[in-house]
Amino acid sequence: MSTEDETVDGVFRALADRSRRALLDALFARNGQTLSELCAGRGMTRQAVTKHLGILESANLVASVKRGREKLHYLNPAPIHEIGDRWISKYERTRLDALFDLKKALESDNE
Amino acid sequence: MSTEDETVDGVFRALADRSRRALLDALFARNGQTLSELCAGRGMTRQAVTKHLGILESANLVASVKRGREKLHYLNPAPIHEIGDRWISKYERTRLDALFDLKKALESDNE
DNA sequence: CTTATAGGCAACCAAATGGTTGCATGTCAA
DNA sequence: TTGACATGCAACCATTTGGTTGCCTATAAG
Repeated sequence: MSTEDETVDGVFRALADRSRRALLDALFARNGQTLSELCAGRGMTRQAVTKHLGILESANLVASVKRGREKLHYLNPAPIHEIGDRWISKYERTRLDALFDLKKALESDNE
Repeated sequence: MSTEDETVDGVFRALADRSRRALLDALFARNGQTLSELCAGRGMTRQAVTKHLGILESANLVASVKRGREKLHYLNPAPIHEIGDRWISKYERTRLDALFDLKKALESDNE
């Protein structure tokens, strides 16, 4: 029955929030930003952003390094690709099959 | 600033739950199952499963057809691939770059 | 030394989420 | 027609979640 990987769940949960995806986008645009930088323009408090970054770090999507009094954040795209490779690609085979099944079901509906 | 697509958000949120991914897996294994069939073995009530399927339908990941007194469910893998193509692949470029940035940051940490 | 800046920690709160129970409805079968 | 089976609908509940405010610590700059 292969219980799903714990890691996968964490990543999906982390990606479920718009603000967190926006943070990843920000790091994608410019890697190594400080907390304050990542807070700029977002309509929420620094503490809220801290929490989001915490969740992203728990999911291993972001790594951070303290330098002096500031904390630099780095994007780790690996888990995203794991999702792509291990999870999404699994559904590749059914691309057309599923639609066919559905159409067939719709037809036999009026028997 | 390109506000993220509304669709993408719905899909990510739908995929954030283990039980819902399990339902997709079930339909992947055998397409066109009834509600009762999809309930079997899952440790929750039929109503809970109904809600999950509702969310999956809202995200367009599942389509359903009523046949007689039963409701058949069909997997729609298209939104999953949209995520893969439009969102995940975006992070493809940074595969190695990001790690490099991080290592560089770690080195310059002890200056 | 003093002060401004960057960030951490914890309590608290409203709303969303995942789940339940109870009951109503529609459809097939005897 | 009378059950039995498959599903729908709604109220309700506990927990999680996304966010806040308030305060405390540490480092850099004057």
